[in-house]
Amino acid sequence: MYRSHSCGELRATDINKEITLSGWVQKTRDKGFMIWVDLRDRYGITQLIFDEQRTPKEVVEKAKNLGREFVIQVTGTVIERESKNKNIPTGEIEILVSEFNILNEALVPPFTIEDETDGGEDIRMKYRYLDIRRNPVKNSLMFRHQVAMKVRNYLSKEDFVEVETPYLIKSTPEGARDFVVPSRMNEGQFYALPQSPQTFKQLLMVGGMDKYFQIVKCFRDEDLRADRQPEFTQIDCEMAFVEQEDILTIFEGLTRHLLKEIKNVEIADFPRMTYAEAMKTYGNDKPDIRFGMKFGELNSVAQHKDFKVFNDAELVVGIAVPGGASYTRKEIDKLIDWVRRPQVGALGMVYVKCNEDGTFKSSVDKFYDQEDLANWAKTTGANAGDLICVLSGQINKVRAQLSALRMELAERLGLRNPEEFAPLWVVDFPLLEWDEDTERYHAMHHPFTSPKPEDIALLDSKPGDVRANAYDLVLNGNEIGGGSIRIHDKETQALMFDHLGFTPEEAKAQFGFLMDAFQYGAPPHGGIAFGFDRLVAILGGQETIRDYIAFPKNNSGRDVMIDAPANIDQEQLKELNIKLDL
RNA sequence: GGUCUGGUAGUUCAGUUGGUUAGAAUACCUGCCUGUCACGCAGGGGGUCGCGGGUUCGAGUCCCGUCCAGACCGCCA
Repeated sequence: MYRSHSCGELRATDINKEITLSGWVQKTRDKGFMIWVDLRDRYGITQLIFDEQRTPKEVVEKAKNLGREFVIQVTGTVIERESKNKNIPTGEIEILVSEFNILNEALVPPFTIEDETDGGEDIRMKYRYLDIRRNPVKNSLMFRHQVAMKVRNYLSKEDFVEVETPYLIKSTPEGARDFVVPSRMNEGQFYALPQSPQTFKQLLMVGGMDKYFQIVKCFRDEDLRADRQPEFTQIDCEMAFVEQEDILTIFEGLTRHLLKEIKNVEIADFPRMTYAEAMKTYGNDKPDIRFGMKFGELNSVAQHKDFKVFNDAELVVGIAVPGGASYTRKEIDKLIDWVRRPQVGALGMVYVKCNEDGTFKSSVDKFYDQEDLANWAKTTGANAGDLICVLSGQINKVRAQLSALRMELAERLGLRNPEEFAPLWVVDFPLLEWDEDTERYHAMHHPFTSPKPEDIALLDSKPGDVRANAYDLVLNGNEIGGGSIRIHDKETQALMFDHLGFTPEEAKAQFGFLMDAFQYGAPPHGGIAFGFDRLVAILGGQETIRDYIAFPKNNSGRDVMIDAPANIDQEQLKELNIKLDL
């Protein structure tokens, strides 16, 4: 028996018990006359004591050679501490060791195994197994487990069935780049790893599975971000015989359940906003509504003077920055530099200081009088003491730019409190999106999303105006879930493929299996998928999802611990009939 | 594909205008220490300044290239 107790459970009530513990040496404090060792496992830390008077001499000698992270097994008696440590749960007791085994020695770790480690990101990822011994990482992984359990319990109680779908599937040109896997048995052919189990969950609906979910890995071969990994986890869900309202109700319920159970936050009905409204008010389809700074469109009150920049702009739009009137000239110049960075891309920024005495001071006083500026203040909701920041230009670009500025300022002003939660539904997404590069429309959500029946007539005349039965769940400025009511008949699906530029032959080759299935009694259905890593990170109050993934990839998609991806043998290549052309 | 930031001791970082032997903290090693728990005290070892080239009497410092890491834009149905 390696242990009778864990390192986190012994208390004063256990005094005088003979126990056995196993764990890692967190730290030794050798005072000469006495040696203390902090023994750590997943459950906590228990202090061991080796004493000149009470411990056999050879045991004390052996203890002097213990190094950090040695794995040991100790046997001894639980005794009361002479000086207690109120900071840890086991702080009232210690173990008077009678004998111990070194189960495994350890090299000196490259960084300290402490909550506040001295190791940087790079070295911690290379030795991730040591990083996982640290409380912050260990607790994040346990937190993730808790969230997953609550999701499973909730959905199971709602009669959802977790069904596994294949990882080796077929590559499709739509959407993200696929990771591909060569097939040895089928010469020259490749599987693709799924970007999502989309078509399979729809086929499960045709199969009568009714309510399906899966906590499942998905794969996308695109560039990474702090909140994007090449392999990531979704809570993938689909239901049959439902309308949009049914989906929103049940998954609002799931989200509310998680917020209540995990953060003890109670939220009444989630607000809903159309895509058009979100873009107009926040310049963004995933608005952070924990704070205001709503967009005020200024075309009608700013295009009547001789200011050419505004007069030529498709959209003139501003936000009111609380307390911003006190910014110095230098601070405002830095803000202007910020919006002019290539990442944001604005050409410039007009500002108006709303002075406490009710007057206005702007960078365009030459063109606009106090009455004009008062109108701007009214439109943007600016109060005395605020700063109005105004951008102008092409509508999509300027909205994106001002949205970036809004988020940046909110961050600086501390308005993005990670312990505050503001979910909302964004609905009525456009069905199609114009792609400049390929000069065609592509599906904004995916090609299986159903158009709103009343908009189908617009498909030929104004494809960009067709709205979809598609919705996103947004939490604190992050898209945590997205879904749609699907197409469930062959004709509509064929029409959709046609508008996406597929020939009937291409559509048949790639998605024939789905359209075939639709001919055998496909029920109306729809669903949603949550980004599980991101959801867990937000609930945990962190920006980066890497903290919640046991073995994440780095910025370039590499696993620096196992050093993947890597070259493969000539033999393997030959077996797969692959010649490299590098 | 692009923009920006960084790369100096095991680790995290400092290093001025280009100028003597490249520093600090922490980790590590040795010794001391009668209740430590971020223990304390004394001492010690530890560096191809990412790599390659250039400018210069002289480069950690300036220039060019390159590699690596991170954040962001494009991309992510």
